[in-house]
Amino acid sequence: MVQKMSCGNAAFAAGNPTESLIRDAFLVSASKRITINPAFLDDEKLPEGERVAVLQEVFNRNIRLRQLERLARCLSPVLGGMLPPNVLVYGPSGTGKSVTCLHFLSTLRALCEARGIPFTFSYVDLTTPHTCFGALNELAIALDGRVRRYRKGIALDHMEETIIQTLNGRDGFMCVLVDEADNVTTDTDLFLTFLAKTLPKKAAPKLFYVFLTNRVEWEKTLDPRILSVLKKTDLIFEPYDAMDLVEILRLRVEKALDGSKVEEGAVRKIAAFASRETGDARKAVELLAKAVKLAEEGSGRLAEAEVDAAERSLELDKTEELIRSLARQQQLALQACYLGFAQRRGRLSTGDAFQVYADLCKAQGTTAISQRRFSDMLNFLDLYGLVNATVISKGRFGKTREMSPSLPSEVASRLLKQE
DNA sequence: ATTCCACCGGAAGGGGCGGGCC
DNA sequence: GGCCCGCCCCTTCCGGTGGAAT
Repeated sequence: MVQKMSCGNAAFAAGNPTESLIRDAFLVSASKRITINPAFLDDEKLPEGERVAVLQEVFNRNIRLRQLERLARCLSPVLGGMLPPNVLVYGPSGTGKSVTCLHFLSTLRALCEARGIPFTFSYVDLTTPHTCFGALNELAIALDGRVRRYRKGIALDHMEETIIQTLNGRDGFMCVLVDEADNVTTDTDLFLTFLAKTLPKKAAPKLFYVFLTNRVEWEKTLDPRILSVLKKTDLIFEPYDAMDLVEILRLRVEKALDGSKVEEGAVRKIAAFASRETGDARKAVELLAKAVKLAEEGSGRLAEAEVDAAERSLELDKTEELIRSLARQQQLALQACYLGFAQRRGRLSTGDAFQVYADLCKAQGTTAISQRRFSDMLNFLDLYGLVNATVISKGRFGKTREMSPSLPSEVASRLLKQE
């Protein structure tokens, strides 16, 4: 069909069937179109300015008000020229920790500016795990505003010195916001000691920190001496409740969609799903986007049925994503299990599964791992809910793990079709 | 009561690899 | 850029185990 379009004049001839075909297709999809501005359904694509505006709107609707109040109580001494305590913010992912804190700090900066109090803040993003060196690197980048990373292989002392030098060019109050502070994989204590002890002593600005983490037990893994030096205050960010999520979703609907094609019940249902699960706003928006896509392919209206379908489809996507992210051997083990299930009608013992797996390996020319390892792998697959495995005794015929399938049939059949 | 199956799961040791350091 | 050390993955070894069979 594409070729037909390219043949110049013919396309302009009256009554060209292809032309009307295209026009009809366009009209049908246009009539079903719900999205007006897709960028508002995907934070990654939203330009920085718009993102700030959306957030502003969220905060104007009194969402996260209590959390902002708590932050204000802790950090407002800055306005009086006093050094506030360090703050540790706990909260599950998607509860708006980072955005709320960023919003708060930039508002605080504006207030300070109006009063002539020098105040700056930097944002250190440790969302991807870092070694101590990597964390210092991120900190240095955040402070001096360069894009380029420092070269690997520089001594830690030297990194620390660089950071101190950078800070000594400034004065007044300075807040460092450390996102996902628990993500320092090695020498966490070293990193924190540097932040809590060395920097305040050697650097010119009056420093305080806001640490964000979603692991409540993080504090327990730290050296108690560091904790005492930190002199921190703890804040908790509760997950969004269904009402908050409804507000957040409504805002997105207003910005991104044709409101007349979106049913209120659908929005409430998404909020209910998301709040029942984790109260994660990102997940809620993701579910909204998926439901809209399904609605545009189908009825052209976003109703509760589309939400249900989207929720199910996301669930399937998630398991497939999980399977894709498995290591090669783990994938083979999983395939072997489901091959075995297909051959032996469901139930499968470790020995049987290992046999299938070994054959599979031979067929693909990979070397098989030992049965001991394979057994651990089955444990792992069970842990992730990709198979069901329970240890049972068959008396005289030994003890074994009996496995049964747990994946939805669509996923399982797609798994078997691979290669 | 004892035996015995078929595997479980802990321990120990080896090898490869990547991060930290110079 | 290159070396070294620690960590992780893997294998091998082996004592342990629940209940049908005897």
